Amino acid sequence: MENRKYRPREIEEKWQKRWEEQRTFNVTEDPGKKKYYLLEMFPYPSGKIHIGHVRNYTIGDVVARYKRMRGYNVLHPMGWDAFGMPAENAAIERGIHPSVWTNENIAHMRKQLKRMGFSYDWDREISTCEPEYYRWEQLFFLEMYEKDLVYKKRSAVNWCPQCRTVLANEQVEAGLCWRCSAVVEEQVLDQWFFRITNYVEELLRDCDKLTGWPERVLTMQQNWIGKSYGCEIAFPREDGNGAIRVFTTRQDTLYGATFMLVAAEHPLVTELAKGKPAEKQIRAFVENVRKQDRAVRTSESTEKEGVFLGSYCTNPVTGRKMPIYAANFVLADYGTGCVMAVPTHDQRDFEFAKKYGLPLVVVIQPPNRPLDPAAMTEAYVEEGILVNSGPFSGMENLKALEAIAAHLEKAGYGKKTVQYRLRDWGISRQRYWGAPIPIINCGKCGTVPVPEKDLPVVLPRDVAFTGEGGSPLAKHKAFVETACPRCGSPAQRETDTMDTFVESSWYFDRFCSPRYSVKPGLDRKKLDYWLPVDQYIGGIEHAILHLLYARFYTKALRDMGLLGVDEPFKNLLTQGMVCKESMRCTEHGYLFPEEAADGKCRKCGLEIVVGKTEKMSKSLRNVVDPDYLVEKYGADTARLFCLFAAPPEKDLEWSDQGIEGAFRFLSRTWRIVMDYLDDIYDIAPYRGPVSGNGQVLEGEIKELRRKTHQTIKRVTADIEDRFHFNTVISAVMELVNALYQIGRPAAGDRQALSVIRETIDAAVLLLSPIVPHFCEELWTMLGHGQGVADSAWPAFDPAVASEEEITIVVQVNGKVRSRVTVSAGEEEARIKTLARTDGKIAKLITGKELVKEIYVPNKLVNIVVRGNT
RNA sequence: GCCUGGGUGGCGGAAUUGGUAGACGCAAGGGACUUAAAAUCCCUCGGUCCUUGAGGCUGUGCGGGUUCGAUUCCCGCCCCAGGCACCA
Repeated sequence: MENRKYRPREIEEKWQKRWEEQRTFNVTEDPGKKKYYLLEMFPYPSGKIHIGHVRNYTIGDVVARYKRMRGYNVLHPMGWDAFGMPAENAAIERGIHPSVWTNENIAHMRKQLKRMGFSYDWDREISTCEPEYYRWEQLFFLEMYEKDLVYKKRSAVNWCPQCRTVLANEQVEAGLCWRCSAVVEEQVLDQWFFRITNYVEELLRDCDKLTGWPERVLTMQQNWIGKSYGCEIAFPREDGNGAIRVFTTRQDTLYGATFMLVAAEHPLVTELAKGKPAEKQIRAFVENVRKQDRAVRTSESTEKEGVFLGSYCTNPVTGRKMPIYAANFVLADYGTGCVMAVPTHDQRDFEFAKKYGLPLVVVIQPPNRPLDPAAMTEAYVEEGILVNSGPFSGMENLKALEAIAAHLEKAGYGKKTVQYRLRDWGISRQRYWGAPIPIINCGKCGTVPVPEKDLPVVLPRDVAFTGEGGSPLAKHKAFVETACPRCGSPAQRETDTMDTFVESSWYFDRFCSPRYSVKPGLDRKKLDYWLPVDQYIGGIEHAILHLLYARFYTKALRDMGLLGVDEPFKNLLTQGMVCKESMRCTEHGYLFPEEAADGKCRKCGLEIVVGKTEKMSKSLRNVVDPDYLVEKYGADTARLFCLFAAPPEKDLEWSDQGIEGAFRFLSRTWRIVMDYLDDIYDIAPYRGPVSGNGQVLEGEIKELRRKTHQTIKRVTADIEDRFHFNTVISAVMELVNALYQIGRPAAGDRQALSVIRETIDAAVLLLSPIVPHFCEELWTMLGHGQGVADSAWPAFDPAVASEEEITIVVQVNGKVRSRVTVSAGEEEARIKTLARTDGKIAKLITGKELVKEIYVPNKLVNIVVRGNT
């Protein structure tokens, strides 16, 4: 009996070794089998995996193993999103080379993932920081350059004047540099952009094809793209130098436009300010606004500020002379960067007009009370009837939208247009640890692409990391100095590297042919077999950027003929964040949970400031390393617990309360199997007649069999329809509890034992995607020759699963007052009679007027009565 | 601020299409076993009131509404989380 104890460590090592040796999860294309490509978002190798990863990858592994048991040829790969800022920060702070740091992290995390028993095809492992990977990305870049899908334009970055370096948004804390606390400035640089806007209509339209995506993600993407219909209207400048063009969706309010607003950083501002007495003041204002955060600038609560530019333009329909102002709340990169201000019907314009004493003209009247501009305390933004609007007065404002647009077009003052909120994707990073952009800048020839034969442009290793003075690459002479491929004269290499979102926009393609080393790095035949990804699983945090970029990139690669799908991810499961409060010591900054004890910092003993609860991330250090769970309880318990805690899409505030319960359940299951093992080893699962007169099972054995089939049904549906593994686990827990509750049959009662055998086999199979090592071991002990991973998913018999008796709830005036038990299939009339004559119900309804009776089949009867109680 | 979600016992959660609120588990309390402890097994467990019952009332963030019936649908508010284009 001693060798029959549940020893997770031993079992897990044994099965992990066996899966690896037998290459259980390595796959190749097999045209004879249905394929299933299951992908979890690959991790950034930050150092250690945390509970968020465990949750994500366990969810994926359960689905992968489940689909395998269902007979699919499952591709389930894993790799590393290996470029990124933290590696460079480590180099700056600790003098470790980013590649060393990254590869050490990968080695450690790979070991951790292997210890979790995930069913990956490790032969396909890729790491995006290797030239074998990014060389293809550089090739795609050249192709995109060729097709004008990539271009250069001036664009602003965060600049720390003290460190003389570019900062990521994350490195700016309340407007200050995170390293030196200097006030962060804005600097304009020439940067590379992908023309994602070329695909904007397709990206929007294809949302309809993504029926396997959560509605909320599609809504977020659509809102992000932000298509709006409106008009572009020209307001002639008083100085005769052409016109100011604005985009508006509210052309119905055009007759109420009394002044013009221009984004502070708009080139027009400098142009108009030139030579004016207020030029200095205007410059100062612009400088000030540049420093304001974009979110702050556009927030409703921010004080509206502006400065008069000393010039005027004309409202094309009213002829009114409109003063031109630069304003803080107008954005340069949306629409035309200029806005016609209608203070009576736009709240921001209203506040601005009040502050600077600008005129108000009401053009929309509400139905009930006429508006008096002098008495207005806020803008009227609802619908109404047009007034003061020339030929359009008297029209409903929504109807006037179309009429005014048509009028403007006819009169030549403007045209109907469509605007998008989506901007082109800036991919330039002034950093070392990323894929080099394969471009050479020549003094004579300008921008010259690196010839294909010279790819990859490999990141040089020997660079110095100081965190100061901009990109380390720019200071690397041997890298920068080169010859122009076109004219041969001395030229400089581009030193910007690509945004790491570029790597994650095609890694799922590379997984299909991870070692393919000839152009274009993607083996079309293999891609055609595996793509699209059937199920993609990852955090909701990626709902917009990563997923939108990957969709765009897929379409771009498709148009290069490299792959044959329009959309990369057929089905998407967005898991909720695993959150935890962050902890901060005034001396040592953010602390890892293990660096804190009793609210004090372990290093210095200072009181800890507990921050808000946020998603686990390395930068906040609010991460929980799963090692201690695996160490103490084993990977199976850790997997079980992560899934049992909540359904996948829900956010989870981490607590390991309950981990004991998960372990207890496995031990309990193990024990009951051991208890029956000798008695059922030679007995086949029950296969007797299913129902009707042939039904020979009685009492609790019959009930157990019903419960078994009900459990298979429920578990299958919960996995198949909604990935709710928490309810899967409770269902199996109930089945195991049922097994404990029945009286132990005699050793010779082969019929009863065969039912128990069926129950135990089913429980093991149902749990096997969740706790695979545990189930493999039990499956072997139960005498099955084939591994559980290669076994078929169990089927249920609906006849066995169906209940013979059902409980009908009886309500009086909507309140539950009694219950009656009837046999399944009992007639409605009989059930209603039973309900009315039920003792408790009869007491409540006698002497009262029966208003109506509602019957919901198999569920309830609601008797509605009127009268005194 | 804007966009997107969420809020149910002491805790994690269940209730899948408007139809029994609280499955399953944790914690807690009680009991059995034991010399003892651990482990295990069994029972109780939203709140409240009384007449302690097959009892009444109440209860799914807050306030309203629709309905025979609302955790579920609608309106308003509060709080929490994700994203906001250089964290990934």
